[in-house]
Amino acid sequence: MGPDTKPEIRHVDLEQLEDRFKSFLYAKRGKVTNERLALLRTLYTHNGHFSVDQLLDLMAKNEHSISRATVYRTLDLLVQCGLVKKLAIEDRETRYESALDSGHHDHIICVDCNKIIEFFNPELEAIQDDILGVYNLKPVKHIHQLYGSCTVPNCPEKKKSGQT
Amino acid sequence: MGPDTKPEIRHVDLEQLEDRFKSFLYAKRGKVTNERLALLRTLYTHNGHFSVDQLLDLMAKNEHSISRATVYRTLDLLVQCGLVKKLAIEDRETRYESALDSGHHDHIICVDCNKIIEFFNPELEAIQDDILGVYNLKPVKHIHQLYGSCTVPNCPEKKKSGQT
DNA sequence: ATAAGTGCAAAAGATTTGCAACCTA
DNA sequence: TAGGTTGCAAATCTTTTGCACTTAT
Repeated sequence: MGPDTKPEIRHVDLEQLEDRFKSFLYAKRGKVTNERLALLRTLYTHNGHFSVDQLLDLMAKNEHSISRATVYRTLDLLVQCGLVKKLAIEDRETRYESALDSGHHDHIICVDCNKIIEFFNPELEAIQDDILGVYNLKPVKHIHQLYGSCTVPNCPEKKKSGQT
Repeated sequence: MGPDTKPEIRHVDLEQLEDRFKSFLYAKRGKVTNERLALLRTLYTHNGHFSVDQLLDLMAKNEHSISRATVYRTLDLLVQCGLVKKLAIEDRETRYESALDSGHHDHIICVDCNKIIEFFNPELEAIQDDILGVYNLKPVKHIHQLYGSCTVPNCPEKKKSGQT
């Protein structure tokens, strides 16, 4: 695809996302700053599950210097307005991922290679809500991670770490 | 059983548990120390999901002084040998609970009162294993927490914290 | 102009680690 | 006795916060 015909899907998405973020900020009398937009863009123009360090690296590489404190503060905002999801993965730094791209899903972590796989199962979702109902609770969210060990003999990925 | 007729269920359990821990330690050439046994007992003679601070308090109250570092080191051992389960609850200190008492279960956290409720659903368990199978992974463990908001009007527990 | 946001460095909170003294096997 | 274990304090690591300065509105 040349400079002419290339479909810039990401571009369109990004504008919508930014608008959503801006509306959120407007509603709470917050300000639209370069730092905030840059972090949103970074999260949505890369695929993966990022630690704060990884985000800082990514942004530094793209000439968007931003302080660690601002990353933390902005991630909070993005989580609040539903654009970013926070993953509490046991014994690892907290990871963050874009929340609108792929819809709701949970994660599988391979204990051999640390790979993170996303999954979604409607049955599972339904049962969870049912269980909450039994205790008179309204679903707010859930954390669900499956840890598995690779059954592929001599998996080439073994013991690599820091994956997506 | 007690000296005569009173059934001292806890007592019997504890001995078995200690034996299990001792075997584990023996196998890895570890030593059976008072601190280690005291922590095991503390976890099994109280019901709940404890933070390290809570464990230190409990032990101090029962004249079992033990250092924080040893608590951490011993918890690792207990988790390794399957006697204790580590709960990574989002945005709260890590909690630990006895692992053999009530069998496998996961947790519901009420976002209003912070209460922790245990649940178990065989269907849910089965589906999780199926999902892992799809990716050629053998189940190792899972983390599953449902966050719910209380639908009881004026729930008396509202906003209390630090619950079991 | 003014309230909000930013970076920096310090603070806080949880967990780990180095080391000398101290036990268990 | 020898090697593992303990407690303490120092070190790490992640995240939060106070503050003077800067910027969006």
